[in-house]
Amino acid sequence: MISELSFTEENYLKAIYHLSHEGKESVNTNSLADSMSTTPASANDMVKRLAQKNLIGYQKYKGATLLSKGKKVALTIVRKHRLWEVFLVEKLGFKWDEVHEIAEQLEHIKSPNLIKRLDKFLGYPTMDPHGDPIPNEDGVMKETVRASISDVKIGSNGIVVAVNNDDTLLLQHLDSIGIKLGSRIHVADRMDFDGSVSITIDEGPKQFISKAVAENLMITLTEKK
Amino acid sequence: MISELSFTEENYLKAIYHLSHEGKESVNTNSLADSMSTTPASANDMVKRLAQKNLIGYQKYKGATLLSKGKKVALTIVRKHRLWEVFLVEKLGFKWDEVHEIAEQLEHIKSPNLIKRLDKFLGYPTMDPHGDPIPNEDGVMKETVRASISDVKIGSNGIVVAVNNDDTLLLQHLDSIGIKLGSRIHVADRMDFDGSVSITIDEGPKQFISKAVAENLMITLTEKK
DNA sequence: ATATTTTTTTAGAGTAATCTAAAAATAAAT
DNA sequence: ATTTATTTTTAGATTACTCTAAAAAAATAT
Repeated sequence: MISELSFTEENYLKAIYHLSHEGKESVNTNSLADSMSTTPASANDMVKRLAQKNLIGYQKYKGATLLSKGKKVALTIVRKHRLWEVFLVEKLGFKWDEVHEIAEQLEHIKSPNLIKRLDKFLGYPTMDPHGDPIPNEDGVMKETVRASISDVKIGSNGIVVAVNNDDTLLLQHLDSIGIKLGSRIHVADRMDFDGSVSITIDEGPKQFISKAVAENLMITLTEKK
Repeated sequence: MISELSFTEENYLKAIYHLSHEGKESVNTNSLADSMSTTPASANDMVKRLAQKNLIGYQKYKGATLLSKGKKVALTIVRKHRLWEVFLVEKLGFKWDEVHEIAEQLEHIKSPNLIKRLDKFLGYPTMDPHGDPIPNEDGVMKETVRASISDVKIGSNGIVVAVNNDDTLLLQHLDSIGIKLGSRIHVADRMDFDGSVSITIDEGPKQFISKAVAENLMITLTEKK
């Protein structure tokens, strides 16, 4: 049984999880402090506390690593965060870039039953609005492959998960041709001549997008359309 | 501007609000401690803090009363609590009596925009699943009319909010015909002969309840069924 | 290999919220 | 009007989390 953790402890575990998945295994005190917007002294204190509770492994001057218990907690937080983000975007109509702060709060609500029901209500999504995978109840998540439309193989299918550019003109253009986050894209062909790409959007008619647009559109690949 | 309050401060304000609406105006230390499941010493400490912040009025040995700022906070918490309860019951399918604890957590999520959107998503409800009124953004709420089923007009609709009798036999009887707190009742007809009443429960088939049962069932009237 | 810089840890202290135990004020009883 | 009981307040300690400032260890540079 995992004893009740504080918001702060949960947040540290989540930060350690994210940092250790962004490169090296062991998370050092300074970067942890940085990511928590606090001082190295505070991070160090917390690391000792979490190690005491067997949630992370820690040796002086050697950094911290999640132990299985801690990883489980971290993945549950990530799962809750991403499910709530789906809720905020799909049900309440928030834009995908407005939801992070609210989800940071909602992820700490304690009720396994709530998350089970929320998951069902949302139709068991496997991806959040940013295209990040949602861990299942056991902490397992689909590995997602993310690439620009200008890089994927012809015949690929995927879901738009990011736009690598916040130029208003680009965003307006995407809007006018009906591409938004979550759109299902089929890459039909690519022209060697100018790098433009022929795609279908949400099973619609084929249309061309320029190389510049294709480069900025990130999709996660899906097995079948 | 109301500076950021802690969960605890918000909870105390809410408790003072509820207590001062259950009888006398001024809330005394002991009952506040009681309702917060803590000691009088702790309640006293908090009362001093809240008075310092001009959220409540307080004089030694004289109890506490909400000031306008504090009342506004309390009503916002109540609003959030009740909106979330509607969400949990209507959208996630929780039972009436399972939602309180979760709403106790959700009510502290800070985002005015979230509540606005949630309110809209739920169709601007004016009552929570327990039949309590939901304050609007300005803290104003519809006065609820509470009456016995034997007193309301034929054609009335309402939510069961109380049983005026704790006789085990009555409670068992209610259970067997599917009436519980939160049940939605439509009063179809009343027999002059014996005072029995024809009702529907949660949009189910019409059935009769005796005068004795009807007298003991309190509902709050709702506009539409 | 030694000096310098960076990182990490400790020491000590502050704040918010809580507690127990005792003192002070108020209310109730005779 | 005293005594008794109850309620309320204070005093002092505790826990979780935070900080600054200084010491210790590790990494880097010369």
